[in-house]
Amino acid sequence: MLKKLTEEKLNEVLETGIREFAERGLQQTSMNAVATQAGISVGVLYKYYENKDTFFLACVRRCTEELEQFLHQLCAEEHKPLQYAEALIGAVQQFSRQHRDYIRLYHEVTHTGNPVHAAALAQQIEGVSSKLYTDIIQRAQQSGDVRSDLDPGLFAFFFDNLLMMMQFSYCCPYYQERFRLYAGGDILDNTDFVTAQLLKFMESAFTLEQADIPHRSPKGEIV
Amino acid sequence: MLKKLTEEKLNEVLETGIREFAERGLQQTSMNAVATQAGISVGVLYKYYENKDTFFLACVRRCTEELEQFLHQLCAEEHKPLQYAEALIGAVQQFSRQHRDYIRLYHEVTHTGNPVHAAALAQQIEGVSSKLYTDIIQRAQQSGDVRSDLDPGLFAFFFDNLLMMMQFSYCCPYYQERFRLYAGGDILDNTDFVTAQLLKFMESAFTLEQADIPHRSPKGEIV
DNA sequence: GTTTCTTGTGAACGACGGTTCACATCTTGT
DNA sequence: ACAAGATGTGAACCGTCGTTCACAAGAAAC
Repeated sequence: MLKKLTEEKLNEVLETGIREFAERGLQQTSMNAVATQAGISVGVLYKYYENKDTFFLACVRRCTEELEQFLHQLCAEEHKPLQYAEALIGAVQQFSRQHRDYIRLYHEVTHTGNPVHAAALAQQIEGVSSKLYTDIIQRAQQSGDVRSDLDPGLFAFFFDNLLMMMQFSYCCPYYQERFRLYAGGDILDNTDFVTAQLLKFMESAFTLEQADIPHRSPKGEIV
Repeated sequence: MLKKLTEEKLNEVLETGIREFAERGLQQTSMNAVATQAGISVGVLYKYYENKDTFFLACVRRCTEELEQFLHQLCAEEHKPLQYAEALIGAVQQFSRQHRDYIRLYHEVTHTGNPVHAAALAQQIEGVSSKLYTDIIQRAQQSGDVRSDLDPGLFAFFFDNLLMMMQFSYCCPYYQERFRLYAGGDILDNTDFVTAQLLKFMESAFTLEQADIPHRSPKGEIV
């Protein structure tokens, strides 16, 4: 009955932590409960993690690693910006379905009252995607595929804002309810429709140079 | 020294609650601390509010009332959709500066782990704005001021998503840091820039019927 | 097989905080 | 002015964890 914790068991502990933190939040989650649910004792949990905060951060780290891997996989192939956008929207929907708890945990991290430092976490989590998006947009602007009268960083910011809210809307109870208020009761099952609409909403922001004054783009078409 | 609580005092209690809940979150906030800071005893706090949850909900209610008033004031005048958008962005910025804690409390409400029911709160808070935005967009679509190939509800949803994220970026530490990663500077020092960029981002979504095929709007201009 | 070291166990400690209640203080009616 | 009712006070109760530690159980060395 008494065995050294296998790597597998340690994974189970992390997954349990993620599930509990995602469900109840940092404060509400009990270390004793995590240990029991993972089938170990509290004591050994504290042998592996200094305290609750450290354990929480380890859970977050695990989630961001998975997320980054997912993102890099997706961005390996070169695309036109609108294809990127479409791929990203689809990927976000898929990730939301597969890893609901990761998204919930992510939302938990944004929480103001958390003792853990917001700044460091923001860098850890958003650092990769912010650079990635900004670069893609910058390159697309230089090649003329994207309107160039918007700051690439802010453009990427708005873009990611829409993706973030979509994730939350699929995974967090409050945002799900809010989503329903705007779009009707069965919207959560209607992923294709949402994708199409969001893509339309975005594509205009990508390609329009100025809304009220028609003019010629660097390539010569009327836009 | 012992007086019946005046209306003024009760207001102070609510404001203290809002401040504490916004700063620390529902769980982290101590009723004893609220009472002390507001200059009353815990006992009497429990005479006015059944328990912590009830008090929390009262604080939230106070915030939504103020928000709704602000919103109605703004929407009293008829505008073209883009003017609405501009007015709303400005209003959101102003509100964020004046009532940082309200926004933080709002963010706290979206928290998954809260015992209070998400669905009811979402309806209370988002009900007004969702209907308002959707109606405005629907009317603008009928009058030809807004592209009609997007579902009004979803359009309003995306629109509000951008506004929400802007509020959070102004008021919540994590989102402030995230903004810095994207934009390279503090959001509070760049309000005009953010407004201009967000407006550009939105205005194209408003007026463009199809991104890749230039055509004539009902009014005759090339868009 | 015995000793020693490593690792896991879980009862218990201590701090914290939601909630209560016996009491103090003020107000009102007479 | 006094009694009865209403209202405010805050120390204390009690349950809930985060965390520790004396001990137990396996592994390794000899």
